[in-house]
Amino acid sequence: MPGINEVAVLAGVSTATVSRALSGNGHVSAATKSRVKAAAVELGYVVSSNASSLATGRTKNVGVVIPFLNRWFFSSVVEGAEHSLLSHGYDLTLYNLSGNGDERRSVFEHFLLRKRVDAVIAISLELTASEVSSLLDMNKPIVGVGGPLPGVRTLSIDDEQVARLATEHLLSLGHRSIAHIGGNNDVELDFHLPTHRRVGYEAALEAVGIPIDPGLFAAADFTLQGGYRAAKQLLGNPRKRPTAVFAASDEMAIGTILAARDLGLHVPGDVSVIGVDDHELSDFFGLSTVAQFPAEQGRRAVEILMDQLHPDRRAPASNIPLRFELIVRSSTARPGG
Amino acid sequence: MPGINEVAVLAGVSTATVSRALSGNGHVSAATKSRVKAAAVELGYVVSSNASSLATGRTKNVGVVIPFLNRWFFSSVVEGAEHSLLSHGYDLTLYNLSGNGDERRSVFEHFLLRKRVDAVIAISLELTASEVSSLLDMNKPIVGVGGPLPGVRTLSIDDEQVARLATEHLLSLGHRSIAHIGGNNDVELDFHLPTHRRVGYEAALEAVGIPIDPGLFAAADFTLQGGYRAAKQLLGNPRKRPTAVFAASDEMAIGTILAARDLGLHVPGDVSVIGVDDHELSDFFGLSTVAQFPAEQGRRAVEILMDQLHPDRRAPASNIPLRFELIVRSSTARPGG
DNA sequence: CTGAAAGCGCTAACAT
DNA sequence: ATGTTAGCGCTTTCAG
Repeated sequence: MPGINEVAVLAGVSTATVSRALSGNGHVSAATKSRVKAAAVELGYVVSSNASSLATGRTKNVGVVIPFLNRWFFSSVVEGAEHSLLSHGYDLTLYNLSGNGDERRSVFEHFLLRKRVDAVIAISLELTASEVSSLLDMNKPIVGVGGPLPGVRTLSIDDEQVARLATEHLLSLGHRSIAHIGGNNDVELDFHLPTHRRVGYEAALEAVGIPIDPGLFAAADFTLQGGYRAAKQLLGNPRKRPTAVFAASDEMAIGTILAARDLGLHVPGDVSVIGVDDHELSDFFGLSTVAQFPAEQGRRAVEILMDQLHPDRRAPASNIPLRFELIVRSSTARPGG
Repeated sequence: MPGINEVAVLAGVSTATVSRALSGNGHVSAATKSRVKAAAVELGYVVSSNASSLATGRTKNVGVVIPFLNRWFFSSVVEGAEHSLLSHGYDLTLYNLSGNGDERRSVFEHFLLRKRVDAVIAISLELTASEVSSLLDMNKPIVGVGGPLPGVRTLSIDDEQVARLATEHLLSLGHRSIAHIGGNNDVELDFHLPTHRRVGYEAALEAVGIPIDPGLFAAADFTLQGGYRAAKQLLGNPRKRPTAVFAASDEMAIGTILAARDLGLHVPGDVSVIGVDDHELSDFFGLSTVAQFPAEQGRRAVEILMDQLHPDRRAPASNIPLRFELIVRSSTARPGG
């Protein structure tokens, strides 16, 4: 593994020039630059990121902290971030903070702070004030995805509006008895996302004068199984069966469709179902939903960090609110249709 | 951010001693060791991994290369590896090699080789001979998960045996007309996994004298949708409908269950279905399957690397073949039952 | 058991 | 435009 020295020798210049030619910092004549590059290629030279980091204080690496990896939303955000990071010449190191407090503290103290990363992306994770400030004190920008973090630039969809949109879709079809499957306390996650969605749902109903019926709410854990169980409950009672269900996640909505089927109900004939996410399975199940775009969210988070890390580069307009979009498939229709 | 110097001063020793006390290399009297540790804690000192790596040549970081992240198998392996790595004091940096050849080469040349990692875990990815040897040349151990890599220690279940086991389960229930949904060329992935499973399926049939009927094979892409479509095909023809289906992945098996349902067939009454994986949704669908344990595979991969990275440490018996296990749920039963 | 000092491989002033 | 020269913060001989 050749060092910067052999390159310098082969190109007949100093190591400083090699460094400049290869990094693009400082001026180097076109001629020498190409000579250096040729030499580097010939030798198969590649900089030692450690030496470089030590000298510059920058690591070209960002840390991503995340509570789970094997869920559609999280892994999609990470994928988006990874792609974008790669294209900026950055690496991504992953910290799975699912563990309890101990593991979590250890990650913060021994890993993130080891000067391994230039910045961190926190996905659906509520960092404590002290965690945030210790990072900020070290001059490491943070951006959150999926929920507000005190004192941190955060990307997240407007959950209340998303829920409103879904509910309004149902209302516009003529539904008046609309149930909601939301989150239980366990899933309140760190950001009260379930509450926001419930609030949006209720707001949409109230806006058209429909009273909130607590009997039309059920809590679940955002999974397909959970949604199935909750829907059985909601749809099983023929006396007060709603004509439509708004589930706070697509997985729960799919569970609802399956539950309806098992109850002998037809979707959307007997009951309309809408979710939130545009999960990879939603298209298959014909589920109407309000899509969000996690990979794009990951990408956007990276853009924001790059702007902070390289204040010189022209910041692309970066305050567009996060996109969401109603996707109507075959699980929603006029009641009694 | 205090450096090793301030710790040395506060503890009244030299930086060399601090280094030894904190890293555990070399002898330090118990007394000074604890004094140093106290000082380090008091100052909130944490080593600079870059400086340390530069000096030692070790990074305490392993690279994981992977073709996708948002699939159950991959993200589970990564989760398992991450946990294990963390407990060994290692970080994990993630490289998503889904892209085409260009992006892939760039990862290899500019990232992995940048001396960022001490080792690499390749998940279901066929590295080229030159990729492998360039890593090995730099003395970076590699371990593969999910398929054999030339010249590399690899972890993977015995796909042929897995398929045989699944098929034998069906046979033992009395099925004689057993269809198989395997992979198409796109999914041949890098490792001919679909072929191995098909071979195992055929071997099981032949062992009991059942001729292979090409009409009972269908190819799909390992997804739920793909399985659904293939199953519609296989089960839709009443003249030669099999009494059981062995799908090469749980997602396809679930698609098969849904297809059967839509065809008005009862599972397992009219058709038994078995898959491979024990996917997170399988339990919900009552799917019988041959489970594999991806998180454990990730963990095991890390153990193997640690053995190579720290040859001194007592290697835990490490040649247990990868575990798989038949899980019988409600999707399989005697034919006509 | 502990200290002094020489790097690890690069970058960034500072010169020229 | 290019070369010289100090470090970046730690580890590790080599002495003692």
